[in-house]
Amino acid sequence: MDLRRLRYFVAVAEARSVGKAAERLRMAQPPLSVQIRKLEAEIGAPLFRRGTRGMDLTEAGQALLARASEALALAADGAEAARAVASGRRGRLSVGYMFVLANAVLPRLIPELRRSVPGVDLDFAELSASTREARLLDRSVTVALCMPAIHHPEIQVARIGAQPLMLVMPIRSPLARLNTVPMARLQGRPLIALPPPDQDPASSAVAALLRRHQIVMPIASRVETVHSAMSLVLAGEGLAIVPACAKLGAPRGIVFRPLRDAADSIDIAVCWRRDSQSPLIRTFLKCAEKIVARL
Amino acid sequence: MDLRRLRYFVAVAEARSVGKAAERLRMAQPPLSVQIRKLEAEIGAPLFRRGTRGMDLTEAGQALLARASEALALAADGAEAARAVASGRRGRLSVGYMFVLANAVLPRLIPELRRSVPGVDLDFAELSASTREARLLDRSVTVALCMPAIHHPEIQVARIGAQPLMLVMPIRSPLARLNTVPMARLQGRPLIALPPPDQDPASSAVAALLRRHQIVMPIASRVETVHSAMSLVLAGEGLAIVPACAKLGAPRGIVFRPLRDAADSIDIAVCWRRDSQSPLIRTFLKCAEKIVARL
DNA sequence: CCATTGGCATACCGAAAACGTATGGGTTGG
DNA sequence: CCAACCCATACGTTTTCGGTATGCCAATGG
Repeated sequence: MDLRRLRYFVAVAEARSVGKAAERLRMAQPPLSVQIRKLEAEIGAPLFRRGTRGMDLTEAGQALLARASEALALAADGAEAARAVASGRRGRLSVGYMFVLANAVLPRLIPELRRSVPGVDLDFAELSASTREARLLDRSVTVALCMPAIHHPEIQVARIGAQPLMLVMPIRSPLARLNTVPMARLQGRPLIALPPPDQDPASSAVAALLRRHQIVMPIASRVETVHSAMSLVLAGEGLAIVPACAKLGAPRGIVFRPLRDAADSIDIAVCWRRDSQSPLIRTFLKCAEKIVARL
Repeated sequence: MDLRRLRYFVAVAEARSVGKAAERLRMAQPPLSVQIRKLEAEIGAPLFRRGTRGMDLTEAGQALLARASEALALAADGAEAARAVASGRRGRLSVGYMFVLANAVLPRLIPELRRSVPGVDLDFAELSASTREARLLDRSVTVALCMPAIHHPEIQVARIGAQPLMLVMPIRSPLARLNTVPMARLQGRPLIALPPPDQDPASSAVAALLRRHQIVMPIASRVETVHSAMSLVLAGEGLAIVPACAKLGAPRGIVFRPLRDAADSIDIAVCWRRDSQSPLIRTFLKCAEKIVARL
């Protein structure tokens, strides 16, 4: 069963004539006649009644016509859908994000995205620091909005911004009276730590900052998210050093202070599998850059 | 866009491997690989991600897969539907009948038909004597249960029975006291006439009967149906000569009497266009023969 | 580190299918 | 009775398809 034959069949059925249909199909009449007869042989029944003034569908032909034109439309639609997905006009984009960025970025990013790619199914998923690589690698998210960036040979990273590190403490803390906190004042105080990227404690921006200033802060707890860290800080478990944008989601009773002599920051990055060639990734990147630039 | 290519595409997508799919399709791997690449060229986008352990659909490929398998199913279903219609397992049969036969035949014929061809859409339409040929010729009915038969070069006729002619009169008529009525008693009485077949007044069985016995009955009225005739008879407008089976639909106050020395009858026939090759016609014929034989 | 294996891609050739041109046959209408 | 119209058939040419042989690449294992 060949789709061309069905196309020919539909043309002849609509034109009610082999000659007219051949003209419309830009081909000669005899081969079209042959194809129709071959189709009839394949089906095993006459599809047309041959009259002296053209041809007319039999009942069997009518039964075929309905499904044949549907099948043709479906095949054409399938090709068009594949092209649309390949070009980024349609499809699905699964966006992963880390919760630190949710409050600062998502409320403006999501509407912007929907406006940019109206035909695309968008899908958002929070990523935990410990599973974000895996989610990208197994394609359960197509693109991830990360902070800090991921380092992995299969993953492509585009840095789109950065946030300065700030000290986070309860409002009752004596340090809260300072406008900026000197690094030396952190010496020996308990720290609520976040998971370092790359499973390597030394790779964290906070660790680097402390190391450079030769400050030692004992780790009171390790938590998964900046928000958990802030909760523990509020509970008096210690201090935390987090990106400035976390302020938007901070609970009452928490204050943010810049660290004197510390211009350190954490990158905001868009990350995706190197072999994901979806054009939606570029679109996402542009939107994210635009929104993050305004922070 | 070729249906074979889509079939190949679906096979490869399901097997997630060109080699495995080729095996299942009973062909060599290289030509299949070529066909897949041709399909990708036709679409203008990669449909598979080639890995070292086989192939995997891209998003564009997934978009195509859904519609491609639907299109394949539809094409197969179309062929099957056409075969089913051609063989009489499915389809539509539009049955025309003349009202004289409705009461005697339809109540038993319709259930019998539905049992014989359960997949077929049946459709019944009353035919008037004056338009029955036209309804067959323009195919608005496929087959007609007629009385009397139609004569037309394009129409095939199968005689399946006959009904004797009987005299119809009001119960109060003096003739009603006779068990059989001699032909001579009809001389000069007004007749409620029915339309002759073939638009020719001489072609009617009643006309032939009267002519043979040299009886003249003035025509009081011409009506379309036997039932109209019986109504007029009841109203005292005249007598009518009708087939015996009309008795089943006769109004109260009407009596039927055989005519002495007159074995004349009217044929019951199944009629259809010579060029209608639907096998349902044969089935219908068998059912109708069986039911009419029991009259 | 090299050999082997598994999988897809490419090249080439023979076979099958489709298309075009030429032509025949049947019916309609003047 | 001839011309016009339409579908069917025949035949040669061209395109396309499938099979075999082979190459390339990556992963695996000794």
